Amino acid sequence: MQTPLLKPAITAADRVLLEIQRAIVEGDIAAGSKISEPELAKRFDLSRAPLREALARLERCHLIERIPNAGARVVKLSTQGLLSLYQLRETLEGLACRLAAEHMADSEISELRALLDQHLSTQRVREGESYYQEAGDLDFHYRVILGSKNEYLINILCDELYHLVRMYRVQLGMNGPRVSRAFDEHKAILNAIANRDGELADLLMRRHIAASRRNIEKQLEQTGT
Amino acid sequence: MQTPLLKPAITAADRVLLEIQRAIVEGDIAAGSKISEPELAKRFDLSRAPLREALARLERCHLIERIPNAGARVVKLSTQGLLSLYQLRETLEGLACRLAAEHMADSEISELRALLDQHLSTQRVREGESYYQEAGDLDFHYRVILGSKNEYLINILCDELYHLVRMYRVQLGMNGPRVSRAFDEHKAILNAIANRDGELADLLMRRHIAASRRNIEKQLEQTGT
DNA sequence: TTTAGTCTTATTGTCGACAATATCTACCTT
DNA sequence: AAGGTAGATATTGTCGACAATAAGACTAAA
Repeated sequence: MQTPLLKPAITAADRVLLEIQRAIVEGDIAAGSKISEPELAKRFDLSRAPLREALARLERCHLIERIPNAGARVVKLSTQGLLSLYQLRETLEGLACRLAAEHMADSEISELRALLDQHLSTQRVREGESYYQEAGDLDFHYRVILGSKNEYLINILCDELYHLVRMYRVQLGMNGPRVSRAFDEHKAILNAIANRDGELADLLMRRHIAASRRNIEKQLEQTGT
Repeated sequence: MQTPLLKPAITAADRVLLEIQRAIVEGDIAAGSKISEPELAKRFDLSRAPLREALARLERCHLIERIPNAGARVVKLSTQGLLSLYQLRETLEGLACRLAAEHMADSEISELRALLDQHLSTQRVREGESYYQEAGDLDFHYRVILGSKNEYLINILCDELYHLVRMYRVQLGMNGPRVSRAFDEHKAILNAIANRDGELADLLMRRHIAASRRNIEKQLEQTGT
C-alpha cells in the first residue's frame, strides 16, 4: 500500500512526490539534511518545475521546512514535535470516532469488522512480523477517519499528518509488543462505533493513541534525543 | 492587518497569493468559478510559475480545488461545508485553549487582557461598525492559538482554516448583533486561561464557536443554500 | 433529431535558461 | 589576529516556450 483509497499518481510531480515521501519517511534522505533542488532533479531525472510542486506538497505534510530564498531542509524528529503531533492526533482522531459513530453506514461497519478479523488471523500466522501490523493499524485508523465524513478532518489526518506519523514510527523502529493489545483496543473502538456510542468511541480512541505515544516516547528516550 | 504575526510576503508568489486570497475571500472572484492560469497570470502581471506556486497554497487552505490536467475552481460555500469546518474548529480551538491555559506566559495573558480592554473601548466608540470587531475577534482567537505553543495546531488553524472561516463570515455578511456577547465570552475564556483552568477554557471556547456557527447557519438559511 | 466519433482548440504539465538572492571565500583593515 | 567587507559561487525564484492532456465544436451516421 502506498496511498490507500486515494487517487493514483497521474502527473510526474505526483510520482516523484511519492518517491521522495517514501525516501524521507524511511530515512533514505536523512532527517535534518538540506535539500538541493538541482541534485534531486537530476536524481529523479526531471525538471525543477514538477520537483518544486512536489516540494510544496512535502512542506504541506510537514516533512520538509522551507525558507524563502534559502532552501528546504528535511524535518528533524524531536520529543517536542512528537508530543505536539500526538496531542493533535488524540483530539482529531477522537473527533473522527465520534463522527464515525454517527455517520458510518452499517455496511461500512461490518466491512471494518471483517477487516479486523482478517488482521487477527494474518497476525497469528506471522507472529513477530510487525510490518503488516503497521499497515493494518493504519488501515483501521484510515477507515474510521473516512467514516467521519468530514472532508477537512479527513484531509488533515490522511494527507497532512499521516506521513509524519509514519516517519516517527518507522525511524524509531516501532515493532514493539503492542501488537496484540492494539488489536483489542481496535475491537473495543469498533464496538463503540457499532453501538453508535460516539462519546465512548472518542474516549477509547484517545486512550489508544495516548498509549501509542507513550510507546514511541519510551523508544525515543532510549535512542537519545 | 493581513497576515498578523506572520512573516511578510517576500517573493512574488507570496504577494500574488495574498492578493488572490483577498479576492476570493471577499467574493471578488466568485465562489465556484473556474480559475484560468493564463488569465490570472496576465491580470497580476507575472509568469505562470509563481502563480502556480500561489495556487498550490490556495489549495492548501481549501480556497480552491484542483483536478489534475483539468484545472482549479474556487470552492463553493455550503451548509455541509460550514458544518464540517466548524465541527473541526470547535474541537481544535478547544484544544488550543486547554493548551494555552497550560503554556501561556503570565506576560502573554496580561497582554491579551489589555487587548480585550482596548477592543471594548474602541467598540463603544464605533457601535455598529463590525469590521473592527471582526478583526478584533480574529485577533483574540489568534493569540489564544499561538498560546497553545503547538506548531501543528497553529499551522492548521492560522494557515489552513483561517481564510476559509473568513470567507464564510465575509460572504454571508456577518455584522450581526453578536458583537457584545462575543466580548463577554472572550473575557470568560481569558479568565479561565488566567486561572489555568484548561478544561473550562476548552468548554467555553467550544460553546463560543458553536454559537458563532449557529449565527452563520441562520444567515445561510436566509440567504438560501 | 440524437448520438457517436473525430478534429480543433484551449488549458495544464514540463522544460531549459535567465535573474535575483543568499552563502562562502578571500582579502583588506584595524 | 580578529572582524568586517567585497567578490565569487551556488541556489532559489521567475520567465517564455513546448508537449501532453482534456474540453468543446463540428461532422456524419442511425
